[in-house]
Amino acid sequence: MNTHILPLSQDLFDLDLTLSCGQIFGWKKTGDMWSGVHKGSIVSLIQNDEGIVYSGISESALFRFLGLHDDMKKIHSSIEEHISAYRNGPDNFFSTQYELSKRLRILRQDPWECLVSFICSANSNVRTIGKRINLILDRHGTSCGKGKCKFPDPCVLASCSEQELRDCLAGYRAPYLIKTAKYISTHPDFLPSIAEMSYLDAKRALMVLSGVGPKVADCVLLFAFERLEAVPIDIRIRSIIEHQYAPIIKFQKTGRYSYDDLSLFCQEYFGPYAGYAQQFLFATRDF
DNA sequence: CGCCAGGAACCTC
DNA sequence: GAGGTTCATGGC
Repeated sequence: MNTHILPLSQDLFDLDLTLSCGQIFGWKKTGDMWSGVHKGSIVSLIQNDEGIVYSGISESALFRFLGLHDDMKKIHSSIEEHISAYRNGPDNFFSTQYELSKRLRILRQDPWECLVSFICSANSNVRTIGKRINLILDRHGTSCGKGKCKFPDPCVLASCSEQELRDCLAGYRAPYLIKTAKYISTHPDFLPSIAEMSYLDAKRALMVLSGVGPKVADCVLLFAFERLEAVPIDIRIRSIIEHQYAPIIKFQKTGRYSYDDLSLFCQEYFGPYAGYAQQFLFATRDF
């Protein structure tokens, strides 16, 4: 396999962090090499001092997949400006977290695989989700050779039995997966049409799917549809907001903050790249 | 053992 | 609509 190199400073990008921070689950690291399947071909990635050594993918496709076209200087200054305008002062907490995770990028994943991944994410941790997705991949994907599989198409999952998916550790999420797979396989235009919608319309549309609530919809919009304004609120982000930002939240709450309260707060507080800000906060932990 | 995890469906009121 | 309950499972 031909290998190429994409020159890139390690100061600007962290492949390990990007692939292990809970955005994507089907990639594996052996030694210093990451491998996965992208658009049906086996891709290998190694980051070293020179940049990214890659094979199985074109430079332009790699650029897009890794989000390397994102202007991080612009994104960071936009986030800082919105923070500063909202609170009329610096946010030392965010700045500290940002320094730890600023070299991650938001991936541009396959929407179907991303959708399945986050339906599987409900009420479990990143490591368990990875196991689950890799079982689905290995048992129901189509072989690409070298022991690697392409993620199963919607029609393949649609024809799985509930027990087969439970055997992949899907648990009570198994029927959600089958219902959604049936819908997507019989409505092939559904996911492509999401890309054409406004953020709110797209979120509403995704939430029609079984197993997809506001959190899963936001993850899919952020990680697969490059809606960088989407802010998934998981238990960790909720905790951060309630501890760090509750005193400055400008709108009134009744009782506990709702999902939309917190997601909307982040969009106001961090601005149009709030999804990136959210991921910088989320990624500063051990996975 | 008990508690938690990138939640959503379902039921009550 | 808001609030509680249930749903599996691995990891610690």
